[in-house]
Amino acid sequence: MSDSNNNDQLHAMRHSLAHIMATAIQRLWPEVKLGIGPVVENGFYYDVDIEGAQISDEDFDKIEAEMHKVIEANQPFEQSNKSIDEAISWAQAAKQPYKEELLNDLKRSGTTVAKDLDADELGTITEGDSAVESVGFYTNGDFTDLCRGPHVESTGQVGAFKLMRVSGAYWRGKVENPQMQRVYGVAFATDKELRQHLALLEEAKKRDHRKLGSELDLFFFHETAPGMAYWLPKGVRLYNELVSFWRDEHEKRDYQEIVSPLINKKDLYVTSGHYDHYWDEMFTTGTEEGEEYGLKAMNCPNAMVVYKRGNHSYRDLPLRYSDTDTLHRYELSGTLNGLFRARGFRQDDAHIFVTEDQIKDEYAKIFEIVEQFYSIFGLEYSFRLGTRPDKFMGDPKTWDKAEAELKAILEGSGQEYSVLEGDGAFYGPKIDIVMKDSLGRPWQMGTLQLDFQQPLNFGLKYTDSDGTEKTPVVIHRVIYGSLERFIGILIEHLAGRFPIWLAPEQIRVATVNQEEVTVKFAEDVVAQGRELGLRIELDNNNESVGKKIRDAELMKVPYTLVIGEKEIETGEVTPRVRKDLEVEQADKPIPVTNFLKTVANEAKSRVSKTSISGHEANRS
RNA sequence: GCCCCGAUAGCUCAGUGGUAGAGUGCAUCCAUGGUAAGGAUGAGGUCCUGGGUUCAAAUCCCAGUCGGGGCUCCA
Repeated sequence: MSDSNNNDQLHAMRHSLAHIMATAIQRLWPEVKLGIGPVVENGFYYDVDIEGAQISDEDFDKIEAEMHKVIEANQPFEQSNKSIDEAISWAQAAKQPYKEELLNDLKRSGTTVAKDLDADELGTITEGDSAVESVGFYTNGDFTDLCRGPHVESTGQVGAFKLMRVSGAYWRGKVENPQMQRVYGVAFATDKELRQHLALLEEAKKRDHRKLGSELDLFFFHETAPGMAYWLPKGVRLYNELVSFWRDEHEKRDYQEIVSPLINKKDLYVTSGHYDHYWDEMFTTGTEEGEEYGLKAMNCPNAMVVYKRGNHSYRDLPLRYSDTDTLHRYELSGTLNGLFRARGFRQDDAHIFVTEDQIKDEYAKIFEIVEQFYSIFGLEYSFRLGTRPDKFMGDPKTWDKAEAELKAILEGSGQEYSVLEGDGAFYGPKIDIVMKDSLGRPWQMGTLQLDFQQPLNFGLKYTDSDGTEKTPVVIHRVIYGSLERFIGILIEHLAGRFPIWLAPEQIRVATVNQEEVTVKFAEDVVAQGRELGLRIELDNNNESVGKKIRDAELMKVPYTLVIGEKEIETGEVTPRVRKDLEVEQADKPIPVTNFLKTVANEAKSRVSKTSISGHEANRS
């Protein structure tokens, strides 16, 4: 059997399970009103609305038991057709208003896909001719559902499944609609595959950056500031190392770093256009003198102000201002997710002022930086083009031009990319860099945005070679994206095992005993290491060597040096090396100074000699 | 914000309508130990906050706060 046949079969199993779950839920709550029940990655869900009752995960056993009864009964799935008007009557008789709404959409426009339909028309009743002749139904036992299929032949052929969670979901994704309950299940052809999937989820949990961040003493969250990380000394070392790598590489490429105010008057955001599009998502504050201020949520308006300070010649362009100021955004409380979605974070931002002719070359240069940055971490990423959103600023023609430019650049780059319509910024289209976390969920990381609007809003100019004044174009770009989110992704991909140059603690020196001569030798090793710029710590606790080794392993320290009589005698150490590291000096005696110098050079070169494992949870 | 779930020692968690538990960490002492946990003793808790029910609430109910999973997937 080919893969596609396997996939078709699995898809049918999952879809059939959605029906079986609906059957079970209807038996348990006969008054249930059903929404939709599609197949999703790894499983299925069904949206249900039960008046006066909420399904909770405590109900899963009950629902699963009922599902098993349906499966054991091995009811055949029987396909049938009704005319559209018959179908609507069926939905009315069965008291299934959501199905009725779907049927009305089918009748009017031949589809139920909400995003393909005019928002105002959704579910409205249509008189007269129908866009479809008839609609399909599937019946198993006493349960009948509007359905395109396909299904497995009978309810006995659905493989292994498990209900996972229940969540709220608005009918057709619209906040003004009733909220339904979405019951999710995962399903696989065999028990073994299901167990493997569940095991992968368990593995992914161990890599959760929030868990590792706490275990490795990198950062924590506290109720005093929801969504804003407290960075601990070890986390700050990692953070600063990433920033200093970024700074070094950008200074080489003629970027100039600026720092600008964190609180700005409302007027700044009125001028930039953010007031209309973003003010609600900003933290704001007022003064006794009645002025309104917004806490910096993006860097671009300030960069525009910096540009405007002086006159600029075409000879000055491209002009590249970078900054890493802290930003705050009022993200909805329910959307916060550790470092992945925070309310306070820093970006490795830059605003590049260019002439229209320079856009293409500048993008090529940025792509080089992206390639360099992401390859050094060994991370996988993909590009995504975001086009004009519903709420946008400026002339659609300018937008079309900008979108065409970006498409041409992406195609010229030879990189694969996807398109997300309507996902651009309000001032221009963008290219996002997308990465996945340990559970395979995609996150926007870097973003390269083209902006024709804000330079106009701020009245930015440069003098061209012919003496005329022209408006520059601005490229907004971040490579890491948010430092916070990037660190989160990095932690999950590395499972906390950072390469030497990033490791918050590079070397741990563990003493065998607390005798004066031992301690003195160990302290001397630490002092030498620090002299070389290494992050090296002493463990002189009154514990066994085994315990100290274990502690160092748990903290994922790359090198551990045990100091006792032998080392003092020979002046040589035998480094214990973290298992994932591919280095030569493992388990061989080496003079202390040589070892420290080798590690210092390695750290300085910023090479990642560590094996990075991919997204485990994605493999299925 | 909305739906489901959770909150007990610094951390991970168990537990019961009637005076609070383990492991780990921390402190002290003993042991001076050679590559993933040596031993003993001790300190440490408004059982998230505020209401309600009750003779009695950390436990049951309500609200809030914070945290987790979702809220894109369309017969």
